[in-house]
Amino acid sequence: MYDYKTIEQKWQKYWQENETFKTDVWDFSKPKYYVLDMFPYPSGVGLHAGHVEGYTATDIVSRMKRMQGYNVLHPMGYDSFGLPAEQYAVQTGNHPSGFTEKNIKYFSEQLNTLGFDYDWSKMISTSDPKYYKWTQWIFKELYKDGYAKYIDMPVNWCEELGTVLSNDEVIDGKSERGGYPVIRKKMKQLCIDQPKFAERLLEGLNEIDWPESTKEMQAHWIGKSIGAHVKFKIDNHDLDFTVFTTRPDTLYGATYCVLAPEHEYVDIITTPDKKEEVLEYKKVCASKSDLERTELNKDKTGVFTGAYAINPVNDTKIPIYISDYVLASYGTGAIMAVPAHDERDYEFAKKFNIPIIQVLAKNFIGSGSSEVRSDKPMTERRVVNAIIKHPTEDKYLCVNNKKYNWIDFVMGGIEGKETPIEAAKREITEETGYTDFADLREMEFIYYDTFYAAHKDVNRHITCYTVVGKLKSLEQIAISKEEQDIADIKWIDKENLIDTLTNEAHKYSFSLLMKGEGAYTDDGTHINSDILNGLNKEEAINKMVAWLEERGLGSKKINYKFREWIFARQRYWGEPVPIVHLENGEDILLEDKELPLVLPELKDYKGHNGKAPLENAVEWKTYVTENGIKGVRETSTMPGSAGSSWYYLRYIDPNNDKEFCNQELAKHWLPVDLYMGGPEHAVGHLMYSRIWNNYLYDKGLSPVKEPFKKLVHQGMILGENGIKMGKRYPEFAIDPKDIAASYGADTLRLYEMFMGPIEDSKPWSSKGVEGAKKFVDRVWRFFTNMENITDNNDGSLDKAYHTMVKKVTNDFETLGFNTAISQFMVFVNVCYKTMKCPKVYAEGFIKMLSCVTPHLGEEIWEMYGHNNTIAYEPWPTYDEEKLVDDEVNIAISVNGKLRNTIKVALNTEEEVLKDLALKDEKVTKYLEGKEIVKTIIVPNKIINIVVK
RNA sequence: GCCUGUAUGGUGGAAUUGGUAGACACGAUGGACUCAAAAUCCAUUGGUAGCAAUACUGUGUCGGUUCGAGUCCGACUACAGGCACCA
Repeated sequence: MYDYKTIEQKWQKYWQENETFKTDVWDFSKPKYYVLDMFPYPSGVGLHAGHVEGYTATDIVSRMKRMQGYNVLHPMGYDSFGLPAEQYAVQTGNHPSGFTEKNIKYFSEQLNTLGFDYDWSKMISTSDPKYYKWTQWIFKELYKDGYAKYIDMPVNWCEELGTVLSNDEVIDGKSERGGYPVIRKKMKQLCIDQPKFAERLLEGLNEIDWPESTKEMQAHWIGKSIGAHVKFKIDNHDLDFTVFTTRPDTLYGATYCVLAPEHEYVDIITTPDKKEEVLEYKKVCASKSDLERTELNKDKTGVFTGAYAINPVNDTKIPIYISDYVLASYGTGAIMAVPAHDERDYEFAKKFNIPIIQVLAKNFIGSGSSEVRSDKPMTERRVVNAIIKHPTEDKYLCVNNKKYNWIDFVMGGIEGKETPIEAAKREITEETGYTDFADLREMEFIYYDTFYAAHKDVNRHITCYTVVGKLKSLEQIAISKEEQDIADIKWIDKENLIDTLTNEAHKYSFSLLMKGEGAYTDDGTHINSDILNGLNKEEAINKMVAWLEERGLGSKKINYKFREWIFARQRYWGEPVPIVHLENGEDILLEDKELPLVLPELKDYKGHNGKAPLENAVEWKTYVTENGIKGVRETSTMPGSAGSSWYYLRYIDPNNDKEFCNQELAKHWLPVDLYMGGPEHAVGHLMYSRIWNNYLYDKGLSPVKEPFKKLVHQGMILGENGIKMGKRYPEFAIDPKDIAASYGADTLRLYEMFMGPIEDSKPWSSKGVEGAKKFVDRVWRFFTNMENITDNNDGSLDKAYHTMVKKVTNDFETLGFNTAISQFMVFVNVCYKTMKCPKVYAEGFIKMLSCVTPHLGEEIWEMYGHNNTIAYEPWPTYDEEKLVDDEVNIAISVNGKLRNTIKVALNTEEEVLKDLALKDEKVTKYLEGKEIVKTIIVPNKIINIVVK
């Protein structure tokens, strides 16, 4: 039996003593491969199953690459600034570094227990002054170049935690930690100007091999939208305000404007009679957190200011409202509202009874019931169609055109000065004889269609109004013989209507009626828009922007959702910011030689009255320049993501005290070839890292535009029942150390890799672990029994072995570990069938398997008489010729149904195959009395006989 | 509401460009070994009917393309993750 405890310890000790996995970064003789795991926060809880999954995956890849002759860099370190250490310090009065170091030690022990091939000589820890010296240094560069600066801006302030929180630390308006309420407050903040990077970050997404969903999330987060600024004059004031809109082409439909409640003009323009109401509304908004604002999302609120703006395209006076659906922080904090074509504006306009002007009409041209005939003239027509409900049943009035077999709503032209409703009544009575109408009204939207009207022999371009209503009774008058001949009356069920109707436009009108009318936000043809009439969306936008620019009323403008990254926290356990605020109001940076600026020891690590804990460090805080000017240090510290934004560079050259990373080394080792980590960092860490790298690249300090070439997210490991194990930390809480102790590290690694695709979430199964253990034992029993291992090769395992080598090599490359392992199992099953295996094959198998189960691999390798580590042995190769049998199974199907399989020689000619198939007893049964229409033959695969 | 995924046996999951659905494993059942159990080895295992050969059926639902669809197209449903008044 495999004694994993002794053997695993033996090899862990061996690797450590022999520095087996130490990477000589200056060895450029071999191609490089840089595999990186997202480094963990060293919590006292230690590793969880999710860590093990990701780390094992990269471990396997790094081991394979090493065997394939690459110089592999596979480092590990710790993102060691964080709240648990801070809280420990607050509670105990001890410096957090001791606590952190203890946890790091515990974590590292756990990692070693699992047999990972980390080069511990490259270990870094973000809270180590030797490391954060360079975090501070990069920050200084950002500050010098104007990317980091102080600006006055609204922030998420948490009273209970006494700190400013970043957007991703706020969940549903509550603090991520503790769930305390968070309010918005304006404060002077140290920020990093992220929007300056927006365009490059978007472009960079095209050149990296990342999961689509993650790239999309980042693009969405950056939130680029192309639109225009439009200037609105305020009536009776010598003032104007600017709005941002993506749809300047709908300006003719702008029937009101909205300012954010916080907008600077609100107090100026509000008329005296509205003052009280406006003030009250502003107060309500200010006291609301973001959570409450979004909760009230369903219902639009707002107040009229009493003031009017002038629509620049037609000089119409339109009311100015304030409402919290307009955010002060996006765009200009003011919008023009086009209720006909924006859902929010529509909702608001309905509630406040503001006019809705349609300026875009859906265009069915080309989808009409018949084609347009190019040889016939085009005529314009206004028409109406009528959606009329049955008086008692859930059915709608349709007419069936006998000649063409169309079924449509009653439809007809609008004559002279008729309103659409009058026209509808007349048409219905003419065509059906019904006269007794109720609740007739016009639907809000008109549309266009074009078709060839056979009865008049012309093409028709129609502007179509829709009238809806019902019949009060089925009272009927006689209709003309002519009408009777044309069409029959049909009452169609609501459910079948869409399928029954012939006309696309009628279908659309009906579905609109069913789901409720609302803003029309698709493309269409401009109407009611003077200079834009007849144009489509794109043409109209261009024309309108040009028109505005000519008159100085607006311009093209690109906007981003992406905002400044607030780069300061009122916490102790983070990198001190190397800035001093001088008495004379000047802010200065520390000199390079003053770095690292180290965190001081404190008696009290708690911040008081919302102040930063470093305010307690009276002596440390005080600063006097060489010229004798007094000042105080910045007492905020950097946010958690500062140190992790560049750590992949430091691993390459972790002990360099002259620069953050030797440039020659960086050039050789970057980018990271494979980066593995959880999807929860999609827009946090992975965005910040790209920003810092982007900046360093511009400065010539990073050799690559994008730091992480290929990114893979490992999925979540769920509890046995498939349920997440708690909200905050959803990973299934197993202590890998326990599992490693009771089953062995190799088994745990094998199991987690066999569970399923690396990126999927999958439930833990203790039965599955047993299964993995069974396989490890099975391998041990067979391959350590020398009676099974032969010196000569009789070729009986050729196919099984070479297939395995090919499959496993490909699968490891593409991170398909579950299928690679099943291929190992297939090979072992074949070995058990023959009860012998040539030594060369056994060694090849063990080499590959050693990536997953390194201890087992090393031990068997040693038993085979080797006195070196298996880690640098050349990767097995396969022979394509050995993969194919000289016989293949061919499926014979009749009309696509499998009827028999036959065994024939490889590459048997098609004619021969056909003969065999047609003679086959099981097949002929299905051919009797049928005519063979066709025979499809795919060589070495399948024959399909089509019969009639 | 929007975006992105996913949907295959009792379970986790396999299936090149469309070409024999269910690899591999877990579980279950039976057998060998054992005084017995565990471990191990061997066999069977999608469903329905049948002693059986075999037949029919089967990849979330409905429809389409095709000689042939888990795979491609269209509509829908459910679940998971993300975003959420972004003008």
